[in-house]
Amino acid sequence: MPQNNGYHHGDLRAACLRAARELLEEDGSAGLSLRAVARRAGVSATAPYRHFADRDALVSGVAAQGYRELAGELAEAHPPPSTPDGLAALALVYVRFALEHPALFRVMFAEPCDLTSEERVAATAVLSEYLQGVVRTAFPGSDDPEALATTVWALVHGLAFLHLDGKLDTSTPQAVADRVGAAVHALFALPPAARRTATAQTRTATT
Amino acid sequence: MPQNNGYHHGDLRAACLRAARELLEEDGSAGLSLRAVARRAGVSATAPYRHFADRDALVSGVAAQGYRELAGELAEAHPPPSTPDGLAALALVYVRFALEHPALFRVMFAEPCDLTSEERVAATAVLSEYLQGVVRTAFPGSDDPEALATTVWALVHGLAFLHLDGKLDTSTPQAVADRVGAAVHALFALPPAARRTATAQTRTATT
DNA sequence: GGCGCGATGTAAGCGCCGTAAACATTGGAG
DNA sequence: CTCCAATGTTTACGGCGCTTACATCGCGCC
Repeated sequence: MPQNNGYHHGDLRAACLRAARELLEEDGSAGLSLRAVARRAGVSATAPYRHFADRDALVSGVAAQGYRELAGELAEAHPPPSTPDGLAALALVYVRFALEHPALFRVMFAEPCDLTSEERVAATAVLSEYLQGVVRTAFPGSDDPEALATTVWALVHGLAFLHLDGKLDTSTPQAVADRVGAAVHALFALPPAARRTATAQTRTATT
Repeated sequence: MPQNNGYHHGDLRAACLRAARELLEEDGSAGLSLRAVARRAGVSATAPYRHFADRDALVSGVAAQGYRELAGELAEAHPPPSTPDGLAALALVYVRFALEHPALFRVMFAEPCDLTSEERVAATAVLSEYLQGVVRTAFPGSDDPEALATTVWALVHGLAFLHLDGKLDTSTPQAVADRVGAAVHALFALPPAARRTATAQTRTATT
């Protein structure tokens, strides 16, 4: 294990990730540069290259951290999410995470994903499987649980992005909460006529 | 009107936007620099500043162009989208647009939005209102058409992003089409028991 | 117990970037 | 014809990602 002795840092990798998170919160992704991270860690400009192959690797590390945090918040907010209504609560946690950590959320989802970063891939798999499980227990009788899980993830993810990009009003937390709740509940309040028409057309269209 | 005489370009603004689009398609958003745009337009590095206040202004211009194109493709693909099933077709157009122009789509939706660019704001409003109209005609009896429109937009938008970020498989167009169709249809195939539970809980939760 | 080697950090430098300031060229209005 | 406003050029500055060469440490081996 390396130690902090004035020349060697001790745990520069973790310090870089921490600095990157701070810079992200303060200045947005524009302020996230390797040099700024190095400055904040109190180290020369090129030192981080011993721990990250390039800027993308650092960003992937931050993103992976973000995935784990998001998965944790979802699990904590709703440990056994077995009711459809619980989906609204989960959706709100997801959207809130995006709004409270906008730059981090963008790093996680809005940059060309480095598919070669296994840390990143693994972290997203955790998130995806968690949502799969939620949907499976919330809708045990679903015809196509996988498709429904995709639907739910996409809905929640889209809500997060539209709020984040100012396409939907975020002036008050209550407004956001109401809209997210209404959007999720709208799934279950489709007018019967439309629903019947839609399912009938589905049968013919998917064959 | 300015003319092309070897010193003055003629229509540098349009040329910059065109060059920016090309660079975006070729090298992704990483390759979109003001200097590269200037080079491609055959002009000095600082000439674009006569037409764009800064890099963000150029990006906003490109994004606005993208919004208009997307709205056009949606309208063209499905002029009077009045059936719920048509939503699946619309969703597919939206997702395809994202996958065919990934860097442009990211510029449109995945960067901190410059809310001061009226061109950009206006262009997104067009898109939003179009979707509102689609949902209103597709579900004339909806309890809360606005919430449902949000739901649909979010679903479609989320599907686009999850595919774009490699969170969902995009190896074949057919796989994408099938998944998008299934996700949209899953909305209409919720098991009745779950649906009843959900609406019952909705009534109590939203009071 | 010293020594050497791999891991880690530093220093210097390259080319690209965004942007500002001062200057040049042009067509058209008065 | 003359001057002006619009447009394009030149030069320059600091920050950035990244490479290459060099410095400093601790640990394992004899």
